[in-house]
Amino acid sequence: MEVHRPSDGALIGRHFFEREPVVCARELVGAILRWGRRAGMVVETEAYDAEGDEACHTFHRPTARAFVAGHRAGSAYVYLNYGMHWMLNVLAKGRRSGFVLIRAIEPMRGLAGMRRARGVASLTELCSGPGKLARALGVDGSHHGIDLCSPGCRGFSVGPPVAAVACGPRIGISRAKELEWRFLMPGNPHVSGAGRKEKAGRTLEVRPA
DNA sequence: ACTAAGATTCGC
DNA sequence: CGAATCTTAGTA
Repeated sequence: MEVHRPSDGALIGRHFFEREPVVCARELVGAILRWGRRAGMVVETEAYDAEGDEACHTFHRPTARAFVAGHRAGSAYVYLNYGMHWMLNVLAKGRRSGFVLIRAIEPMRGLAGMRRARGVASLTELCSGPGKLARALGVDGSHHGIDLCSPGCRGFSVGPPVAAVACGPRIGISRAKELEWRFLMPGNPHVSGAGRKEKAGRTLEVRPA
């Protein structure tokens, strides 16, 4: 399978997110997410398609559809779930549009700040879930709609080579459970707990280190 | 106005 | 396993 990935360390630009959500979600695994002075490697993502995907907000929510229509690829889509957890997504707009949910990162920089924000010490508990990483990084509603592809303190860059990416069903949804649009680094201890106890998922692609 | 459900997490 | 907690959306 042909994988499009800019040279290592480069900032991930808008063109990366001007593709289908599923492709963006898969290729974002291994990227470095920088959020101010805190940063981590993306180890788990999910894709949501704005058209026909019953699990995507756009299926039932006019405000989500308006967001897709009114924002550029690479914009942050941030929302509050269960009244207490912020979820960080990136808008993807290619032949199809949709969101990439950042579900887990491996903490790399700003660990003290992350531990302070989360109130836990365990490294593998810091960012191993979408709500956890948002809290650890300080993501909240004020970031809804910001551009993650412009020069600034928040955005993605290319990470180290990824050995393998596995895929499986998305977590915590009630509809469209059959779609295997969750992507993760097999064996990485920082993937979300929900995923750790389930089957690792089948290996999708393998890249040489 | 009132109700329901939700891309979760934590504690008992 | 159930509470916490609040926004969006559907219905009256």
